Amino acid sequence: MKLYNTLTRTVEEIKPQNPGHTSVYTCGPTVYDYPHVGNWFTFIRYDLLVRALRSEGQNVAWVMNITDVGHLVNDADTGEDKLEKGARREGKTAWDVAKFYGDYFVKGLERLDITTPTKLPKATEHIAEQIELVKTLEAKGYTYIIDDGVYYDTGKFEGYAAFARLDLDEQQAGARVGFNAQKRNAADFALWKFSPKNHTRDMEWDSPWGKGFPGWHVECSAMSMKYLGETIDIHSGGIDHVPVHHTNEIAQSEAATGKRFANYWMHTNHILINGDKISKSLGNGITLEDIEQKDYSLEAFRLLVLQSHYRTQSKFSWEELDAAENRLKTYQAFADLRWQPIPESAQSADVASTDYEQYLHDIFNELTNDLNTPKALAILSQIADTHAEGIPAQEHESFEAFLDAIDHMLGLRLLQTDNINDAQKKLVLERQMARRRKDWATSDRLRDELASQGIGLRDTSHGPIWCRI
RNA sequence: GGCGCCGUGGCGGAGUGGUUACGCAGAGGUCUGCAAAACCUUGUACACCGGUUCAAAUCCGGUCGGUGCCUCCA
Repeated sequence: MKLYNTLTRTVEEIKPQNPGHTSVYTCGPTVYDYPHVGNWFTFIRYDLLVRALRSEGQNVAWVMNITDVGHLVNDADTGEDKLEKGARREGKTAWDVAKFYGDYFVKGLERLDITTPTKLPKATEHIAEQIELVKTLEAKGYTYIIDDGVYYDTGKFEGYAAFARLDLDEQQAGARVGFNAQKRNAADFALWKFSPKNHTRDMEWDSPWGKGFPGWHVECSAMSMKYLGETIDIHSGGIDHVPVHHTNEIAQSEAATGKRFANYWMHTNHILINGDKISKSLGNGITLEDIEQKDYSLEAFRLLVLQSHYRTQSKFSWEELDAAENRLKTYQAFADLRWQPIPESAQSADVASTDYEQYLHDIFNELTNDLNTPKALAILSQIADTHAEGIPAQEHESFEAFLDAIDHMLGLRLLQTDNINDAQKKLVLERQMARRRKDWATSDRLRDELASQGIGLRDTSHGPIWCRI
């Protein structure tokens, strides 16, 4: 598996610490609202990484956290956070909101056929581990306490700026929001935040430093170390996390353990809608429900994701989803050929045999080359194109094996569709007989009837082939 | 202000120092009883200006334009 590593800014061959076993940690969602298509883009892309690794025979331990602790909207805030804000909006507690959207997210993974992570740990269930980590950092002298919390002193961690290649002196600290002036360095971040004096938060816990809640960055370090050890093979996340969240994760983890936190860093780029980023204020946070309401399939959405590379700033539009849906139909028609193999008796003498293994190998090569999904799809389109006339009966088995492997690597659910029913098969046959006796009226009527059931027909030299329309 | 990324044919989107990416849409045609979401053909794409090179859309420099991050963010 070759992957672009943000740590070295080059494409590298992934070498897991324990050969045959790859540990992957992914920064999961903050569950305070419905995820939008941009969020799902990234989760599908992480899924592709895991699928590619497994296709290689790797035993993958994949941990994705669920951030269900509210975090401050800004540094100078006095206690209001996204979860509490969401709770107030919906007349619930932060706990209710986190539970609702957490469950919704997990269901979304299934709907999109995203591989179920080995573990989906919640931040609220790992408060003790987070406190332990802060205690370790405190014992090693990396922390200091100011009025609103326990902070990490980034000045004590050599090479803090290296990962994101930051120029700390030139960064405009708090360019868009104010920050606590007691901080020693602009980049210092909270490890533990104190609850406000005159306000009880929905979510707060006791700690050696006082009642409060963990800072956002601690959870990923604490949970990844708990489940995957002090050094993980691959850490993935959104590109926006590079300068802050991941930089801080590295600083606190490596300060605590003295070991490399992650060997490879994968970052997915964001998508644009009509040239804009997705944001609340623009109201362009399209959800899976919006997609389904417009009668697009979630498989088409997944295909749209696969059509661009994970490191480019891709675009989402209904027109392109439309195009993806059409392309998907071609693939589905291709997969449906498995229900209607051409019997040897009907084959012309010069049936070319297909080397499915070779195609599969080529697709696999593209996927394991920094997840080049657009190229993998180009190959899939190529093979689908050459089989419009059907699959010879003797290749039936290798054809199904091919589709199964494709489904495993890409998650397009090509094998999910059923055969047409017996009544429909009968209609196809009756139409064929009507055609033989040149009864065009009956033939056309039967074709229309099938069409009304969503079955299209096309006539080939060896008989009709049906497909879903 | 600092650190980045990008600019490919109607749209989307790979890739590469010299060979058709691919998909969707369009045009023409073939097959067909008529059809087809079937097949074939087709569009002379790489922002602009210089430079390097036998050869650059691909490397280097500059210009213009777009965009991301520096706050929680996928």
